[in-house]
Amino acid sequence: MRRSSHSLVKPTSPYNNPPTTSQTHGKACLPRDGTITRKAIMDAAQGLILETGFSAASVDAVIARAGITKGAFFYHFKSKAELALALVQRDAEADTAHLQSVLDRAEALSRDPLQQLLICIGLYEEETAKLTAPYPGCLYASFIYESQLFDDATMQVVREVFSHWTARIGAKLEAAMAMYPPRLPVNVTTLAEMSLALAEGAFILSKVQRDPAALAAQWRHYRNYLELLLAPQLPSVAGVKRDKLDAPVAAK
Amino acid sequence: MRRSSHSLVKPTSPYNNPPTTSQTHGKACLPRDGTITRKAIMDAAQGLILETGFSAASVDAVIARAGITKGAFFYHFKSKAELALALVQRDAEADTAHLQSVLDRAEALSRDPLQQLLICIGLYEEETAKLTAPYPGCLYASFIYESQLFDDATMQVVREVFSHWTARIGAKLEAAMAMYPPRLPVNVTTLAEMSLALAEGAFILSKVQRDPAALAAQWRHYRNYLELLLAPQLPSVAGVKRDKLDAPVAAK
DNA sequence: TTATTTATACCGACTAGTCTGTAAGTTTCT
DNA sequence: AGAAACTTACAGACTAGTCGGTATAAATAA
Repeated sequence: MRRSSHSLVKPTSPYNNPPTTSQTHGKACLPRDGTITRKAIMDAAQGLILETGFSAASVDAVIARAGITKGAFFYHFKSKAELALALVQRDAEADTAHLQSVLDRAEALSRDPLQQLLICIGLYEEETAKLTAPYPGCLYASFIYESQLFDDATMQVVREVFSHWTARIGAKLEAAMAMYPPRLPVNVTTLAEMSLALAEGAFILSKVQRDPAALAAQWRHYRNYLELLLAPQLPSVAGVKRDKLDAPVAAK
Repeated sequence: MRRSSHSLVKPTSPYNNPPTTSQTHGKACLPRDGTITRKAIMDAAQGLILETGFSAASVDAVIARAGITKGAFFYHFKSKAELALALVQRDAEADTAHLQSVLDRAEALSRDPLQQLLICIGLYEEETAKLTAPYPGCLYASFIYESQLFDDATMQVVREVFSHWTARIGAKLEAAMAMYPPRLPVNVTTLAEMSLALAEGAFILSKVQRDPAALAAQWRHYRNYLELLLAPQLPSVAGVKRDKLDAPVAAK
């Protein structure tokens, strides 16, 4: 028996372990790194799931696409359900971090909460405009339409991403509306949720039309709506074109 | 262990399934009517598909819910794929007819194309506000997220419903915009598609939140947007309430 | 230096059960 | 009698998951 660190379960794996794999002792010998295989499995699975749904994305199909074997799959995930959870967690973390960075950028670009919001939406519009090839999709939506297949923990992750998104956007909206009274009475929560609904709906449109352009177009409409609803002086009337990303900033 | 006709467990009499059973007794006993079974199969399948997706809605599960047997299933549908096509066609016909009737009503209520559009949306808002029990869903969206499982003919039906919807709404929008120049430059097609995107997105929200209220809320926002964009005189500014059809919802 | 141990990472055949679809027979109405 | 509307039983493919075994590399011992 080992003496130090009488670890029962986690003998501190030698050669992989994520934290900083950058540490190269002379030779980048790519030590047997399970994280590569793990990521290959997750990427293959995510792609398949968005094409066929979770049920039809069989373990056999996943390992074929990932170019590994069944043993490797079940070494990394003790069940297919665990893969589902890992996938949705990975997306949730990425999306949450991404929203944070977009909000940070928007806050650096303007001090006005309405402008921050509009910039934020503009940034999403910009990014989605670049999307191309494989008509994108949203794992959350895919899971939601097969929700009975997943355990509570998995669906809870989805619910949390959604409510976190709504809360962040809602808070900004709240600040903007405190400064610029809306021209129509609106519910802040559903107005924040509208961004989610449009994004999800646009994913569906883009899949039907095999054209990711719908995403940017719907973000643009959301931005229009917020501007018409809140901007202190409306953009110039019909025909005159507005320029991107900055709207009339009236001094209160 | 073969048992003859007097099975006790699941005789599940044929042509049973009294959905509403107008037919009661005496003479008019609908002669073995396959359409009842056929509908039972389709209803059971649709419900299951919205809960678990098409793949996981196995024939065994469908027949169990419908209360019939496997032979009956394959008597009515020569394959599971044919069931998928039949389902999506049924929904497409129903939705197209429903849109037609809503447009008819709206056109009877106003001669102004903008008002017709707003009424139309208001009617959808009204109807969805009543929804309750099983968090609704859209078969098209479900299929789209498993699209690789279906043949072209099936997905083509979905594409056609979508483009038909967009065309009908788009035409009304076109007429409204010819009369009332929009306050911001917008693309008519994507503006029409926005109604679809919002509806699909709201279905997803309602499933996540287990609350169908999202549907009506998003229709309302769509109506707001069109009004702000096109209405010749904006509804009174902030604070003053607008009439009819709504209770001004308190924030949050 | 070299040999041994140990843990990770992976392989692929195998199992028990589920899947869609078929075949052949039974019941019920005309 | 004949057709429509079923039923039960079964076939073969595919499913998630298991299990014994192997390759590699680091840690340790010689």
